[in-house]
Amino acid sequence: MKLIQIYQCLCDETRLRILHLLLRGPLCVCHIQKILGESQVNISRHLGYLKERGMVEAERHQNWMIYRLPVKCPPELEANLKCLQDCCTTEAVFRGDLAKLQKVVSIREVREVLDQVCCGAPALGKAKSFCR
Amino acid sequence: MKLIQIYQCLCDETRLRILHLLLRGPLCVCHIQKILGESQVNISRHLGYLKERGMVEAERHQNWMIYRLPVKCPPELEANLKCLQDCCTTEAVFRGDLAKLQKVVSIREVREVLDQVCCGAPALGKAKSFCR
DNA sequence: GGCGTATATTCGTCAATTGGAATATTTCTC
DNA sequence: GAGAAATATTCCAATTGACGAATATACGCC
Repeated sequence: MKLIQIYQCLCDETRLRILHLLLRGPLCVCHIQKILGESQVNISRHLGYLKERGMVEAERHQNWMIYRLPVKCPPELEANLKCLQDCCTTEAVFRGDLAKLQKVVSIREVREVLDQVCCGAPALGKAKSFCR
Repeated sequence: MKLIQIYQCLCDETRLRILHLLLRGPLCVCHIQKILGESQVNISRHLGYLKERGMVEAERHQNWMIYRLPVKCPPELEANLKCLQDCCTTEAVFRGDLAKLQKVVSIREVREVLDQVCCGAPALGKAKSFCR
């Protein structure tokens, strides 16, 4: 992975915030959207941008797309993400996003889905609205 | 210093190469230009961009402008520059730039000027052409 | 003051990026 | 198959970014 591409991904605020959230674990599009307060189209577009460049991976679970950082994370990317994690603590935007993330992740249905992504468990039973 | 601004500075290849060179020490515009093989205008423009955002500082020595990383480097910037230094070793562009840097810096007149910048010594005696 | 060297700025153009609006696709439920 | 929920894509307008060419500024020397 080219270093310049990593920086090109990090140089937009929306993408930076998304990657910052994914450092805490996988998330589905609708939650990223809720947390950032951006339109669905915009979030989806930036996620597509990141995926094209190998910065994130996506996995479908029923009709949710769960995005996460690459399981086999290239060393340059890993180094930069760690650096991001160290540096972002002083900025209010990131702290605000983390606070909203806590709320989303504490919802039981959300936890169940995300836990399955992490553990590779089989798909869910019934589909229900999971966003709002 | 905003994290996003750091990434915006790093996301252009010319600027990335410039910052990578400055990690080794101060340099004047004409040498950066020689090492990167870009036009004077282009180098100057990118240096201006970096200076505006506090990523580099400039000091005039006779008619040379010596650029360097900020003496009081903000922690976020320092962290990212260290990360850059760790990550860039595997890419040919950066290795090539370092090889050319060695040649430039080994010229006696160049060393003298740069040593004065580092030590804060008074200005030089006679001005002579220092770039070829 | 005139000249040469080094650097910065302005102007114009072209390509890339961004985001909104509307629409399409995928998956699940009934 | 119809409908709902979630996500992706296309089209378009506005902005930003990059770079070449020409020009301007700063400094030192004579």
